[in-house]
Amino acid sequence: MAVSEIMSESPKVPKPTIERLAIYSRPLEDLLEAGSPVVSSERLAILCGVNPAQVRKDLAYFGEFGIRGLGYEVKELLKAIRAILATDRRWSLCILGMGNLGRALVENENFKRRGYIFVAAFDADNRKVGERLACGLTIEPVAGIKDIVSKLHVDIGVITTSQKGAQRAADLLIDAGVRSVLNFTPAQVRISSSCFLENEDIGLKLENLAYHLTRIRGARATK
Amino acid sequence: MAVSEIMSESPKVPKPTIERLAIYSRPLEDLLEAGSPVVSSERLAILCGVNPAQVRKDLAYFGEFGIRGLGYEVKELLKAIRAILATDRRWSLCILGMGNLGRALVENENFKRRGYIFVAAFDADNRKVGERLACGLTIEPVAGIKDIVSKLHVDIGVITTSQKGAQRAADLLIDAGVRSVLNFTPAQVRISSSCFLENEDIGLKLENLAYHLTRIRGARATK
DNA sequence: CACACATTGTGAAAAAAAGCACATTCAATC
DNA sequence: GATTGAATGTGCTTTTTTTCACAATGTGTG
Ligand SMILES: NC(=O)c1ccc[n+]([C@@H]2O[C@H](COP(=O)([O-])OP(=O)(O)OC[C@H]3O[C@@H](n4cnc5c(N)ncnc54)[C@H](O)[C@@H]3O)[C@@H](O)[C@H]2O)c1
Ligand SMILES: NC(=O)c1ccc[n+]([C@@H]2O[C@H](COP(=O)([O-])OP(=O)(O)OC[C@H]3O[C@@H](n4cnc5c(N)ncnc54)[C@H](O)[C@@H]3O)[C@@H](O)[C@H]2O)c1
Repeated sequence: MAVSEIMSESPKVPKPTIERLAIYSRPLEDLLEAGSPVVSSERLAILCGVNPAQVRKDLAYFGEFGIRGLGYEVKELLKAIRAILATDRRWSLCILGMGNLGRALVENENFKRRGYIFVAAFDADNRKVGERLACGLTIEPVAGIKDIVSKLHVDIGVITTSQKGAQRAADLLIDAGVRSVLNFTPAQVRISSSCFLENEDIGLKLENLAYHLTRIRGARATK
Repeated sequence: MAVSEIMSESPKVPKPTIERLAIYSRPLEDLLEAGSPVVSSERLAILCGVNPAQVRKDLAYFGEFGIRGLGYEVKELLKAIRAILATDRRWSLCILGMGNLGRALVENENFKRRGYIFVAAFDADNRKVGERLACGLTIEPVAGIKDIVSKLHVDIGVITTSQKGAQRAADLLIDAGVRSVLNFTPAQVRISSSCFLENEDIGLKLENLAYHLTRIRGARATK
C-alpha cells in the first residue's frame, strides 16, 4: 500500500465509489475518536448502509488497505481515504452570494476541519459589502474578485447567489481564474469546458422524498 | 396521458429517473416564464446536461406527454412532472435544530413555492426557544414536538441539528409520528424500518470536487 | 389531402455498477 | 510451527442504468 499506489491513476474508478469514500470517512472519524483500532468491511458497511463487498471493492480500486482475518486499521484507512479524496491538504475557497445559505456555509466548522477554508466572501449587494462575518471574513464587492482570487490562490469557487445571479457569479469566477465551481443554486450554469463544475441542489432530495411518500406506503429506510 | 396513468404504479422506475425529473422542472419553470410554448427533448436535455433519449425515457415511465414532430408542451409537461413528484400538493414539514442551516432552510422561498411548508421549528437549546423567526415561526422546545406534530399533521421531519444531536432528533420525530425524515447532518441515523429516511450531506460534493481536481487537470464540466 | 419533415416512444444493445462466492492470506492459539 | 478461524481481495454473475437507432406518429404546407 504505497502512497504512489494510492495516487496512481486507476484504470476506471466508478463515480459512485468516490462519493462513498467520503461517506465511509464519517463513521471512521467516530471510530477513531472512540478508540476502535480496527474495523471490518462488514461493520463499516452497516454503519454506512451499504454492502460489505462494496466497501472492499471501493477500497480495492486504490490499493490494499486491509489485513485479512482482521479488517482495516481505522487510523490507516482514514489516512488513506483522506489521501485519495485529497482532504489531507488545504483547499482555498471563495464564495459568491452571502445570503442565508452562504453565511451558513462559511460558519460551518466541518468544512474547516476537512481542509476546506473559505478565504474570501463576495456579494453583489453594496449594503452587504464591508460587513464583518463571525468567521472573521469581511464581505467583499464582486469588483475585487480578480485581484483577491489571484492573490489568495483560490482553488474552488462556491456559488450561493440567488438563482438569477448564478450565471453572472460563474462568469466572474471563471474570469478571475477559478477552475472549479460548486453551484448551490438550482440554476444550470454554463461554464468553459476547461473548468470543472459540480451542482448541489439542496431541494432535490426533498422532491425525492415526496415522490416516494406518495407511492411506497410503509417503505424501508434507504441509504 | 390520463392522470390515472401518471399516478399508476409503474413496474420499475429507476431511482435516478426520479432525481432527474426534479432537475427537468427547473428549466421548464424558466421556459414557462419566458413564454416558450413547447420544448423538444433535445433542448431540454441540453438545458439539463443529459442525453435526449434519457429525457424521453424518463418521461415514458409515466405516460406519453409529447407530441411527435413537435416536442412537449412546456405547461403541460411541468404540470405532469409536478403530479409525478407530488409537488402539486402541500407538504407540511417540521425542522429540528435551528442553527445556521436550519434558519437558511426555513427562510428559503423556493421550498414554499414548491409546496414544502415549514409549520414548526424546534431546538433543544432553551436560549433559542421562543425566538421569533423572519418566516413567522417561533422556535419551540423539543418537549412539545408530539403535540405539535399530530396537531399540524406534519408529513416530513427535517434534521439540521449538530451531528451529535441527529440520532436524538430522529428518535423524537419518529416517536412523534413522523414517517419520513430528511437528514442534513453527516451522521448516519438509525430509524424504524417502517419509516422513510433520506440523507443529504452537503459536504459530499465538495469532497468529490477535490478528488477530481487532483486528478483530471483541465477536466470537462459535469452534469 | 398527400407529402415532407421533425420529434417522439421504445426495443434492443451497451455500459456501468452492484453483489455473490470463494480462494487467499493473515492473526491468533495451542 | 501447524491449525483454526476470520475477513480480505477479486473473478464472475446479475442487476441496473444509459445510450443507440429507428419505426411510429404527429404537425404544417402546398
Ligand atoms: N437557503 C436555503 O436553505 C436554500 C436551499 C436550497 C437552495 N438554495 C439556493 O441557494 C441560493 C442562495 O440561497 P439563500 O437563501 O442564501 O439566498 P439569499 O437571497 O438569502 O441570498 C442571495 C445573495 O446573493 C447575492 N447575489 C445575487 N447575485 C449575485 C452575484 N451575481 N454575485 C454576488 N452575489 C450575488 C444577493 O445580494 C444575496 O445576498 C439560492 O439560489 C437558493 O435557491 C438555498
Ligand atoms: N451550516 C452548513 O453550511 C452545513 C454544511 C454541511 C453540513 N451541515 C450540517 O448541518 C447540521 C447543522 O449545521 P449548522 O451549521 O446549522 O449547526 P449549528 O451548530 O449552527 O446548529 C445546530 C443546532 O441544533 C440544535 N440541536 C442540537 N441537538 C438538537 C436536538 N437533539 N434537537 C433539537 N435541536 C438540537 C442546537 O441547539 C443548535 O441550535 C450539522 O450537522 C452540520 O454538520 C451544515
